[in-house]
Amino acid sequence: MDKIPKTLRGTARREQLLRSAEKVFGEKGFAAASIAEITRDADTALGTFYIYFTSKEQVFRELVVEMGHLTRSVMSDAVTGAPDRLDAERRGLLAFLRFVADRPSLYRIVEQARFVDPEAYRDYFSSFAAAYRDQLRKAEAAGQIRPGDAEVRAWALMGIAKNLGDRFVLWEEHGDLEAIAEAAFDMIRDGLSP
Amino acid sequence: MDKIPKTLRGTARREQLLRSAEKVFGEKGFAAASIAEITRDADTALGTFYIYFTSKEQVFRELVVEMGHLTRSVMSDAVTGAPDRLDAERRGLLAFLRFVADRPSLYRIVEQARFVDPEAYRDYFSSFAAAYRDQLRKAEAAGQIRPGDAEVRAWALMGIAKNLGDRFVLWEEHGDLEAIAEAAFDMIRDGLSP
DNA sequence: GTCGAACATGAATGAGTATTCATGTCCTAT
DNA sequence: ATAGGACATGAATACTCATTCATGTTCGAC
Repeated sequence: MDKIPKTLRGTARREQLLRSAEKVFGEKGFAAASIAEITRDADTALGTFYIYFTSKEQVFRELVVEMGHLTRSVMSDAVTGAPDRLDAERRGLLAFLRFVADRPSLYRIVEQARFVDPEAYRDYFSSFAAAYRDQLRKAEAAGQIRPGDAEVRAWALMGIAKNLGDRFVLWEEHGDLEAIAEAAFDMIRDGLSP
Repeated sequence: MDKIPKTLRGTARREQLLRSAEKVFGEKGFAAASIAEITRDADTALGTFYIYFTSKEQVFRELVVEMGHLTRSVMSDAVTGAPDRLDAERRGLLAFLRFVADRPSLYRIVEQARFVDPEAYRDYFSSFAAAYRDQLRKAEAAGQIRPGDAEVRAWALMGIAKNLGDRFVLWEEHGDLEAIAEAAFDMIRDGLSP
């Protein structure tokens, strides 16, 4: 994250470029996106990009990191105040689906990081998963959930949220997210067993 | 899927190129992979590629389609003979993790299709999900699982498998896949509720 | 009102590589 | 043994960008 601007004007330009990069990367994908299109969208000259960023990869990484902060913040807010872990799961799942609906570009950028910047991708999910796992362990100790492998469960639960986000938010006119979250939560809470 | 060879020699070359493409796309990703590298790996000349394929995109799509057939076949084999749906879930999950361990390249290719060839990506998962959903409905009718939204459940369960595959197979020296599948299955069967 | 640091510009540079094509070689049918 | 379709070759073509840079412009401090 170099090239920090030193004036208000600079700060605004940089932010403008970041938002355009989010938009273009989200729409076209990293490879098909061009710096020229990003600067065009930001109403600025090609060369200006390199005043604020060192490379195409760097803006991308910065967006992934930004997404990490944002996701953690959104999820943390959503879950705060839940009476117990099960309710936190319900709230968290719905909040995630709504977040994907709100910022589909940022969500698609994270998924591209798998190939564009594998380290950033791993960091994003690993740090999220570590916190998730700890929450599950605490809930288990408090008797709020059945004992079980918290690491595996954390990744399984993240997988549910990701895949529902793909299918019911990115691929479809947003249906009833509450109903979808509720249906998934029903399985998370009680399982498939009759 | 054009350019079908008319001789044994041609068929072998095409297959050879397909395997090299799988390898190179899997290792480097679609964008970073070059036709030159694919033909080099296949011990053949650059131009030979275009005898068997019309474009870089086309081989890629063909690999995604191949992966679709393979996955369905592997999962179908794994689940055949299961006494009930819950057992089918257990077997299917383990089989999927082992499949990812066996063919990590093909698995990574499918994930790239999300951006390289979105239609192929959707087809892959949608056709899989449709079959999955039908199985769940049948099991529900037979009283083998609790009633619930089969479409949402199918996508949630696929999400679990995908994400565990990422974390415990692609990102890590393969640990005990049986233990991981069992831990996840425990939650799928009985949920988190104490 | 002027000086300098910060910022802006877009044409030019340079590297990479998908695709084509003119020229062979192989192999089988006759 | 030879014609002709199938296959093989890799240099040449034709783009597409990422990145640089020489030349302005802005704006606040003094």
